[in-house]
Amino acid sequence: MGRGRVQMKRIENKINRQVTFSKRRSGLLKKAHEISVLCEAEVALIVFSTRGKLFEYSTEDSMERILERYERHLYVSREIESDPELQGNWPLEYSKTKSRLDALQRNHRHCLGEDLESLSLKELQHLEHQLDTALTQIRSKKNKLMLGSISELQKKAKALQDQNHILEKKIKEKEKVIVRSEQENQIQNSTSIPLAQTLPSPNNGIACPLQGIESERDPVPHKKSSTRLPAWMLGHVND
Amino acid sequence: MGRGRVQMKRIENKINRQVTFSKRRSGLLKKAHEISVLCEAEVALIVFSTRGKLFEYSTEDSMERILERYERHLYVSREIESDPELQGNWPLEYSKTKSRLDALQRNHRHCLGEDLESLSLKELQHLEHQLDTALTQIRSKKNKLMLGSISELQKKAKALQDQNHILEKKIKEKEKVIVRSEQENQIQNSTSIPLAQTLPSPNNGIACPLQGIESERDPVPHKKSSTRLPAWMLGHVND
DNA sequence: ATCTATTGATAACT
DNA sequence: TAGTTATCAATAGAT
Repeated sequence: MGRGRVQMKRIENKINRQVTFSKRRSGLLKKAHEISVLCEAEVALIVFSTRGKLFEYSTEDSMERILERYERHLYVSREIESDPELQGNWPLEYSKTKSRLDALQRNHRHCLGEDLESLSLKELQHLEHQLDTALTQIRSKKNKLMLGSISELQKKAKALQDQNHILEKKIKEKEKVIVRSEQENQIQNSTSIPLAQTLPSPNNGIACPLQGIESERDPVPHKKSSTRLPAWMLGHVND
Repeated sequence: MGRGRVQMKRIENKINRQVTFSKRRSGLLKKAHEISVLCEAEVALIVFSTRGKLFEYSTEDSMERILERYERHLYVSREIESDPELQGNWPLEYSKTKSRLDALQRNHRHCLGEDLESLSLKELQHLEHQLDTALTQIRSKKNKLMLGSISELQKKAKALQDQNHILEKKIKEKEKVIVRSEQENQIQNSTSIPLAQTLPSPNNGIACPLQGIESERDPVPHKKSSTRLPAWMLGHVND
């Protein structure tokens, strides 16, 4: 894009190289900015001139934050490679580590809701989204623990319910026995000597109060709906 | 550079944005490469797409080298604070700073919801509280649902347990009735005419089998330990 | 720095 | 996702 094709190799003429660097550099920074705005991308651009001068561009989230994010991306496959102890380059290693620590401290304080004054609206929104995501994950972990509690409770409830049903059946069988023995007594009363009729009738005297007690003390136990688990307990709880 | 002017604002159409991102990204990387070749500049370019995908370009010196250089650049231009260089104790200063950095990084990752596997419930709660305070967020409906679920299950378990006890008592009372009516029959048999003794004795015929069934079908219900709620169910679950 | 002739990049469309 | 094309943008070289 200019007068004539450009060879993709170092520009030998120093002046031209300098000029081209200046022009292309501003073009590059501009385009970096454009893509970040147009496409909502997070961009970090660092350029060192031949003479060591620094030029940089970064999306509003600040260079440090993007570089941290970048490091985190790499962290997965990165190991404790260059141990500075072996290379003895202490000032460099120290400055690297110190810079990172400072940046991280700043960022971390923001994560704890401190020093928010310096942040722009956009940075605050970014922060809010980060924390919201993190909270979701943390709660998800906690939910798993609680879900364990719930399923165990459900099993327990089911077992107790089954037991109730068994006990109810047993009661009905007992009642059958009682009815039969009453019938037995009446047969004997009607076929035996009249003496029996002058005696008090302990069977009736006991049977009626018992039925009364039953209806007083057992108001709901046979209603299926009261012993069945509510529907929301049966569905799985999602997170 | 296309059909019509481009507004410098986010492209609303998602598809267009995606396509533009793809095209401009490759253009940006190309230009970054060009300036680095033509002008012998050192370039580092990092781009994160909206969806978090990473794209990068760096001069042959490798990204890491350039970022180090960047950090050093910042450090140098930063005020020469309490410089350990003056004390010359690099290993000490480095290890101090490094360990602080490591610890902070671990903590910070937790704050971002990463590497949570190693955390206990208590630590998770502390973390959550921190984030929750920093981010005053609405508690999720689901969390409340689960808490309700647990307490309702506890009540349910308690109710079923109580009901079990009532049913057990009722069975015992029924048994008393049966015993009494048997005694009644025996009294009548022994005091009435001998005819009764020639009849079959339905009371004994039923009572014995029932006792057999009871011991078979009711293996555990009277063991307190099996119906008592476990300790973890009794504590309240907070969030 | 400013000016243009040109090439390069790319938005809309296929 | 990958080509095509009409246009706009960037910039090489000159001033």
